[in-house]
Amino acid sequence: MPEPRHSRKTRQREAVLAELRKAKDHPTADQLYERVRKAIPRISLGTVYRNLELLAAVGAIRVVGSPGGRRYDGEMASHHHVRCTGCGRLDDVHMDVGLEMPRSARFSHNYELTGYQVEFLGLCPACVKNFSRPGRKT
Amino acid sequence: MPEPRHSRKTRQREAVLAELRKAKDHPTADQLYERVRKAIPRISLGTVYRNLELLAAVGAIRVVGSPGGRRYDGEMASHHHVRCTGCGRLDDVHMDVGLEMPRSARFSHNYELTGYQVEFLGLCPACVKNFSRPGRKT
DNA sequence: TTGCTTGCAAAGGGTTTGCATAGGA
DNA sequence: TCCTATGCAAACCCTTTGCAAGCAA
Repeated sequence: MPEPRHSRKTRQREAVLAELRKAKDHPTADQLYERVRKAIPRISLGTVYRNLELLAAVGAIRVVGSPGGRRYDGEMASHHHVRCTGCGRLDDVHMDVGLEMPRSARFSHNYELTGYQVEFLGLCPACVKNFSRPGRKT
Repeated sequence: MPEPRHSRKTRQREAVLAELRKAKDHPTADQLYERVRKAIPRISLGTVYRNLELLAAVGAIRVVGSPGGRRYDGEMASHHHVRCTGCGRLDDVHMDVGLEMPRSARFSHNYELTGYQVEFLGLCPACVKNFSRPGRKT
């Protein structure tokens, strides 16, 4: 696969990005596909995947790996996440956690650090309620 | 699938847990399978998966969801991770980041928070070296 | 016109499941 | 003995790819 030297502006690519930008949740590729399909019925799942990969590669969107499938995040402003350990629900946390980057080689493993992301863990309101029978992990 | 009421102690389960506890990396199910196979050649991949799921459910191990596959972590002491955005390499960061939990409902989305985990991002030494041609994302 | 993109469909790879048998309590 | 756990293989996702046609630049 020869790496493309220039990427083009296509309806499909713009639709995928637009849909992700306005999404309030963190959709999977398939969920995004269903949404984009309302505007471009003949778009294919493969195209959605290819565009998500490209958009992530150029840093236009974020990928959130989670057990149960990859999710995408269209909000680029620095923010963190809360994940429900009961049902897998994921929400944004807009808060300045004012965390300092590790500077010593011992802590950073000699990585060239560029940023960080905090994932808070807990139970969402729904799972707190059903605490005795929490939803299935996703 | 009737939820088992009591879990039993089996060679396979203990071997999976032991192997993961002594692992210094964050193996995938398949990598763990290969390692456990040295002790129990006839163990099946399915058994490894089932035990990993059970062990995670009872909180004996941690699951690290990442683009490119699920990984498992046998170290339960609180720690964080550094992920290379170039090649996907994952390392531990043992450091007290002294982060305070969000208390306001606005930030916590009414979650009952139990903990948090920081993921530092950056380039590992190898990818820094090949900066012009970073390895493939995993 | 060039060569990146798309649709479609098949291929891939990781994870889950059904079932008969083995084995822990 | 009772019920959970295992081995094996098939079934199931989700994601990636090959290819011919479509379409930005």
